Amino acid sequence: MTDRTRITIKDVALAAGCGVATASRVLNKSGPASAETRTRVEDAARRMGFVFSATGRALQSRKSMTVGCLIPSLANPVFAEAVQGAQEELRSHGYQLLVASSNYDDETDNDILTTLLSKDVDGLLVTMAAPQESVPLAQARARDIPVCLMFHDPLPDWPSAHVSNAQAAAEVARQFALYGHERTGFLALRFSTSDRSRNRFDGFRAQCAALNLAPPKLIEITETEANTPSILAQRLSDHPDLTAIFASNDFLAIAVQKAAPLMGRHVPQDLSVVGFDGIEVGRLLDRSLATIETTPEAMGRQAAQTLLTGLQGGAMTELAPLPFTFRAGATLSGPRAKSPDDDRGAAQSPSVPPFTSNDKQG
Amino acid sequence: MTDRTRITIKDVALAAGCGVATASRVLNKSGPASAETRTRVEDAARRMGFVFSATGRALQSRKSMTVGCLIPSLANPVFAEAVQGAQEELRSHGYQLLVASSNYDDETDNDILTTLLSKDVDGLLVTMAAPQESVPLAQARARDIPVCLMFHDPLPDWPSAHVSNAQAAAEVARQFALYGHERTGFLALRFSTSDRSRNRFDGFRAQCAALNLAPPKLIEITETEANTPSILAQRLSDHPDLTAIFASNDFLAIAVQKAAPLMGRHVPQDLSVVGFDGIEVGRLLDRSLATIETTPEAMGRQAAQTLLTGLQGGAMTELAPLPFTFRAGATLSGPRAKSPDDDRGAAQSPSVPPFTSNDKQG
DNA sequence: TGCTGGGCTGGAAACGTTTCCATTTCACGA
DNA sequence: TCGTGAAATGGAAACGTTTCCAGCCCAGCA
Repeated sequence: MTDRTRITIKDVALAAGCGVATASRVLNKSGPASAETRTRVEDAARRMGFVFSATGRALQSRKSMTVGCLIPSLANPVFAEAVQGAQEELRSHGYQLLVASSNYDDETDNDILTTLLSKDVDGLLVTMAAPQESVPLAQARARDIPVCLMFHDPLPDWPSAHVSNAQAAAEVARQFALYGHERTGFLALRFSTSDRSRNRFDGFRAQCAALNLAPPKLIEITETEANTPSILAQRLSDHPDLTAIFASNDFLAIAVQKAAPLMGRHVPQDLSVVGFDGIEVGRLLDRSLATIETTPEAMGRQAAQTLLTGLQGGAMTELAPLPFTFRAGATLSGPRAKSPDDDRGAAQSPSVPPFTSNDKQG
Repeated sequence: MTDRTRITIKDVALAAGCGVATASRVLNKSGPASAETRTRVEDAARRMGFVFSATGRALQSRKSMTVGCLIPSLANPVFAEAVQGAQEELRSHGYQLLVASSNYDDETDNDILTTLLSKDVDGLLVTMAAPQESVPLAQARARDIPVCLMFHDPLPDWPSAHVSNAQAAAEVARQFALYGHERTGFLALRFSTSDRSRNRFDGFRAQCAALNLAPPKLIEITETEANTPSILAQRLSDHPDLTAIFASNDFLAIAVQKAAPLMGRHVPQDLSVVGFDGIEVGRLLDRSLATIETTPEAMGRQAAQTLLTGLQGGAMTELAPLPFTFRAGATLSGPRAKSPDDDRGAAQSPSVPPFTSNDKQG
């Protein structure tokens, strides 16, 4: 098999009867060339199907026009949408996205970052377990590679496209209080390694305290427990006094909804549930999920925009949190409400307008 | 600002007091070196935080260790999951994924492919509108770059990780017939540009004919129509005779479910709906969606595996279709069934076991 | 002592670009 | 006719690797 596979600019120059420098200038429209040469080169390039090698370019220009993106998993629509937003934004500026997911493993987080760094990415979009302690992330800084986090609350060292986890969680506490709940729980996966979860809990707990609710019970579960309704029901029944549960994401909230009947409790009459993220699923459920609605695609887009200013040498300032909305859903009502006879789940809704955080500050 | 940003192997060699060739051999464990030199180099590399430049490597080895991935959108969980599967598989073999989405635009499809090609990807994973007519895809072939499609039915030129769209659609026709439906419709988005949609329709129509059902009505709608229940209801009410609708994906099926009440019809009593894909959402709905369940992550994984054999110089043979399952759901019942009083939606279920395509052939 | 052969070693070329700089060409005004 | 400057051109270096190859050193053997 002939190895004459790639057509290089040298081939084009040869065919056009000029030097590579001239061919480069013509093809890049980056310098002078006579009309005649110009057409000769362009014709040759077209005829031979020439495309530039980004590798050669990258090596010489020290710009790969590539951005690395690290997220926990694309199977979670929240992250997938963020990547989608970021990708669109970056592509329209000529950058490509190198995507990798860690499956929520913090060692993998760092492995991936190291790989991305060695791929000479020009910038980094990151959601990971422990950004503050990541060696490769620090190396990125040392090499002047712009980094923008996503989903993380602002950290001293890095800008982050985010929704204020604490503020949103506080809103949930406020809603619980409005509905008359006093004993609440916070359900989390991988609490120890997710600062996002921790911040939600902290904001939730603080607001509970401010509103004179009992300190929320922290219920940490494993992935297996989350995926098996019977086990989850088991875990939840350890806390029979709780009337409302704040789940740190929507999937968890839905899991609670499925598990509740197994412990003889009905949502929302015996147990209210509020989620976090606002994934499409939740809205489609017949019993729509009460949750904090966020806009992951906008988040990815914002992160990409910030990164772009960084890539152009601009300063990457701390980002204002993106707005969130409290979506009132059928999984939230007052405690011990009597079973509603009609479809309208959220029976004794207090007259609170659904909350929106448009009017927020840092 | 000092531009001494990147540490190269030359720097390491200098610090270790040896030549770059030796440093390279040590760091790659690719050749002989005295114990003493070895430690000097390794220490220097560690001390200076040296990482290889994949660009330099790629240029010299003609292998970028990067695979390009083109999909319509990451906002659709079906594609996101496939990418997730592919990414995991590839990463475990040292490859990174360059991801881009076309937003279902066929011109963008080709733009992206051209870009990916110029990025010197070693392989390509593709879901696009018209693979057969894509010039850049043909260029990939010309350059001996392995390509594996995803979601497409097998094409003469390229292997594809897929579920047999025609066979699965035929199964839907079979189910409709079993439940006694005679007048059916096929609801599709972008029918003209999606061969997947067309193949589903063809398989559906053929099986309807084989079962003596009326030829299915093709109802093509726009994205806007799909997203606005009232408009969708309008469009659907143009076909009052239909008792069952096969939607070409789950989102569409859910949309029908929302639109039905607006035209005074109830699902499933007045109108049965079956979807395609088996996205998680559907199962979580209180009225669970009847659908064809596929396994996108496995599809991505399979595509990646095939690509890997291609990357290792192996032959990429045509792929057997992946299994699918017909999920019986509460959105499917017999036509004009009387309203069931209990929760068990699918009233007069015929005694058909849910279908699985494990026992299939090409 | 003088060879031989193996293990180490480093210089240099090559991969595909871009860009600096020196050279050539040419039109134009003096 | 000649000089001048601008436009056009191409050679070569550089970007960070890997690998070929030639040279060095030294142990072991005759």
